[in-house]
Amino acid sequence: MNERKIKVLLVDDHTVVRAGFRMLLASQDYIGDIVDIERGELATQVYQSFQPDVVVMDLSMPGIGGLETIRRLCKQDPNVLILVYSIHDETIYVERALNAGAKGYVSKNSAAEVLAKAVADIACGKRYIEPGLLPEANDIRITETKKPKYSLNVLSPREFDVFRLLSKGLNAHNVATELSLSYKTICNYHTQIKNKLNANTSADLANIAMVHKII
Amino acid sequence: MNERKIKVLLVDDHTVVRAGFRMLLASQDYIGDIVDIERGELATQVYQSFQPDVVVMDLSMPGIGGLETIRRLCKQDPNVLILVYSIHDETIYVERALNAGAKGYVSKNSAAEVLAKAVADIACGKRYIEPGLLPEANDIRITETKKPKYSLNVLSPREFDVFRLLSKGLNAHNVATELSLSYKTICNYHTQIKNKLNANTSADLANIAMVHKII
DNA sequence: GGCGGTATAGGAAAAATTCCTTTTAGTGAA
DNA sequence: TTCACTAAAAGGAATTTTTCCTATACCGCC
Repeated sequence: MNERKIKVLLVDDHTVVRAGFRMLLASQDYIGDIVDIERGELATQVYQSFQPDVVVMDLSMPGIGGLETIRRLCKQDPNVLILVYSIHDETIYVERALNAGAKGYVSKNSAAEVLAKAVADIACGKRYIEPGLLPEANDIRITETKKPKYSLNVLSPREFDVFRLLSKGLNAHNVATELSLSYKTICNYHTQIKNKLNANTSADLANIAMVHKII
Repeated sequence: MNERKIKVLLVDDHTVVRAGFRMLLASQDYIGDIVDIERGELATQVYQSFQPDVVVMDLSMPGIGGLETIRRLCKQDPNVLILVYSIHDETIYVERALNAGAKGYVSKNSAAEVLAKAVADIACGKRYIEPGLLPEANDIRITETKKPKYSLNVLSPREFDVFRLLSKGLNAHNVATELSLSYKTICNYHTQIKNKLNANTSADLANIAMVHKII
């Protein structure tokens, strides 16, 4: 009867988080063996030998990190079921994780039942994305296509120029001067760029630029 | 015999982390009752009624956040013993936390024994700062190598809280909600922070935060 | 030769920010 | 112990920025 219980592989560098997940999962009767490791580098190997039903993993880890770990596992087994857990509940991370091949995403402050349910859902092939973390429109698009939607490619060349300067900390006036354009034009670009990148503030843009190593 | 066991109050918004800490601590025979809460706002009240020997708490929490929680607890009981643990193991946080009144600091990836030992040390009046995170050591290293262009020390504790959230990409409204303050207050802090840090835009703030490894 | 995307920008309305002021508390020093 | 000073919090009014909608021009293209 252990056969039908869900085998879970936990990947997280934080001792406390591993212990916590173990505790929360172990209390569910449909959860079977749990193995935990602290580095993404070990994931493919352990996945091979342990053959878990679900992989629960953190995104922010030292070394190759969560996203790269997801990619490697997907390459090894395209049907791998990965549930991402992260302290970063920003949209940008959800999308990146899903684009990399994860099947679900729960945030840090999810209740115990939510976490357990997410694992169960993922295990039986469903997706589980923490409600409120992803605009529905994006959700559908991601589910249907595998093309990365969250990318700076959505920006036109000119938009990218403006994006770069705004991220660097220039305000609309400075950018206008710099590019010899009207202030209004920059304002409009600014709005459009934020929309395209799902950003709310200029600080978001700077953070996105950083993630993409633009600055 | 329960009398001499250490009573612990856990403050963390992550369900998983609370469970993890509970598990790790419960396995030590010198640990007695554990109460956990998920918001700093509740800390003073629960501290009053539960009267723990040690408070173990996260720094990055929604609402008033860790630093403000420390301040409030210290105000309530100047002898409160607080152990801070955080995923942010940067110097700036250690300093802020200790200045606010914490007695110890461990990072989240500490081994189980380290966490337990830290709690024990704090409980008997000692300090416990994760080796390598000591302010002095880092100060020297920073001075010797390249030091950040702007010092965040010009920010008051509260300004720092606001700075962190703004840098993360929250807008004034979100920050206000997060810290339970008026929108106007945040706007005013925002302006003042930009002045103090010589920043023109929110993107600048994000970049400064980046240099200081706050985000 | 019309169609879609890109680049550019104006106007009006809405939102965010600034600047100034006030209140309350805490702290340190004379 | 009073005084000065700073931090924290926030309102009001003026100002600036941003948004949203609209419009024109150009370019490539099937």
